[in-house]
Amino acid sequence: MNREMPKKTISNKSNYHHGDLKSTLVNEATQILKEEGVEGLSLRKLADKIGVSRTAPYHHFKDKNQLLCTIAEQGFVRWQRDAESIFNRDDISAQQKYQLFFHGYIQYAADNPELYDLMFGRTIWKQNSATQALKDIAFPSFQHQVEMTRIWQKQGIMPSNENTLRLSQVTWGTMHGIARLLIDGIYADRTHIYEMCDCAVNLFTRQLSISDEVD
Amino acid sequence: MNREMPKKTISNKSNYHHGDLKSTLVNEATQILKEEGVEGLSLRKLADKIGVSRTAPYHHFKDKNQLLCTIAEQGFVRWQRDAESIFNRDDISAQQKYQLFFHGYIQYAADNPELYDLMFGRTIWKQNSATQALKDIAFPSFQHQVEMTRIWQKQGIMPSNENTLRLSQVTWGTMHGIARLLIDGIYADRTHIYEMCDCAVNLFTRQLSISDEVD
DNA sequence: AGCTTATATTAACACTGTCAAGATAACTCA
DNA sequence: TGAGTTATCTTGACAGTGTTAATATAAGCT
Repeated sequence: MNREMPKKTISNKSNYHHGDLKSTLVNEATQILKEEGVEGLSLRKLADKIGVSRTAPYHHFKDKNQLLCTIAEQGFVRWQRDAESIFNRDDISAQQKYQLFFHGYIQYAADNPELYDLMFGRTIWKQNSATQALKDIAFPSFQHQVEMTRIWQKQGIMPSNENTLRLSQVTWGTMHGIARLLIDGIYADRTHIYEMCDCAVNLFTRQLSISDEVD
Repeated sequence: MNREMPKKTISNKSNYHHGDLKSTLVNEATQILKEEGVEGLSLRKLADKIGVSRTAPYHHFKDKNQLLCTIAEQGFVRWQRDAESIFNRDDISAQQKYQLFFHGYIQYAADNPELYDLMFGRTIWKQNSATQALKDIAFPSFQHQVEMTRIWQKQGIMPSNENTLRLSQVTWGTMHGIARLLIDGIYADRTHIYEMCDCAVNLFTRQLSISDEVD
């Protein structure tokens, strides 16, 4: 018909079939997300950017929501790698470890604000629109922190008289809250990340060596 | 022309001019927000519900954003009244006061999830789209809590060695984070509000009477 | 080669926020 | 009172969105 100029360079074959649309969609979408936020990420614009028709994405993702969930999944995987590498260190004290973990979390959020917002924001979680695959990676991520909290309690750097689940919810809530403040720019800004983290860690932990006062 | 059936009952005069559109818009919008969230709140649907043309709202609000900011303002006013009435009580201890304040905050968020999301969420704050009027009420709200924190530190129920601003950011961040967890239904649910609040308050405060250990 | 399936396309629908022009009524001041 | 100004509301239009249906193309399999 009336199609003459090839728009792709990846493959020298015909370009009716893209060949790698699914992962290209995720990658380009991730970049648009980073640069313009969810508001700026439309399927049509995305398709345009890749050089494919508006409805092509629907052969790889049922929904826009499903695309977003896939991107969020990757965000969890990346953060989990970071967290794991902190937990696995054995050259530092438990308290230092928690401090690194706390600060690493906030830093990750501050470095990838739009991604973080997608991972934990209303867009996905509000109407229970999270994919099962996403749930399967997001929930264990929190569960893992509950386990760590239990250990920190046993080690005496966190109050052992508090219920572990509640304590985890509160400490994670604090990280989440601070992250949101930074991202949305409400009552805090990036120049004070370290100080805020230190303050929070001080409140939640007690050095083992100094007093050891357990009631 | 072809307009015959009067749709309004408030006034017996002609209904070309609504007469009280501005406040009606805010009220109806607030209700839609409560029932369907921001996603379900469109200016056209709102206008339809009121019985006015799609563009009528633009004579009272420059933007959809401006309408949202107005609703958020009301949310701040309402919460501030609640908070004030807690601060002004003199029949309870400072610690109990903080506990009530903390729990009241979370309860307010849990009772008005969509409103809370508007007040502190990305929609308004992300692209600096907050009205000056909204800023003028939102920022003092936090400032007020900084002052309270300073007092609580002086009274010895909060650690006095921490920087007041940082401590305020952390404690407020915790409330904000817990509120968000509840609203978005991520890692917590409403049945444990009390326990989570108690846990957080325990972490942030120390009873005066028991040990009084200040380093 | 022929059939099936995956992948891509265009057309269309029902929404959205917002602007421009025009209609109507209220308000103001002689 | 009457004329002119202003506030308010209307229809029409535009550009954008997600998504479905029907169709075209090509790759893979037997």
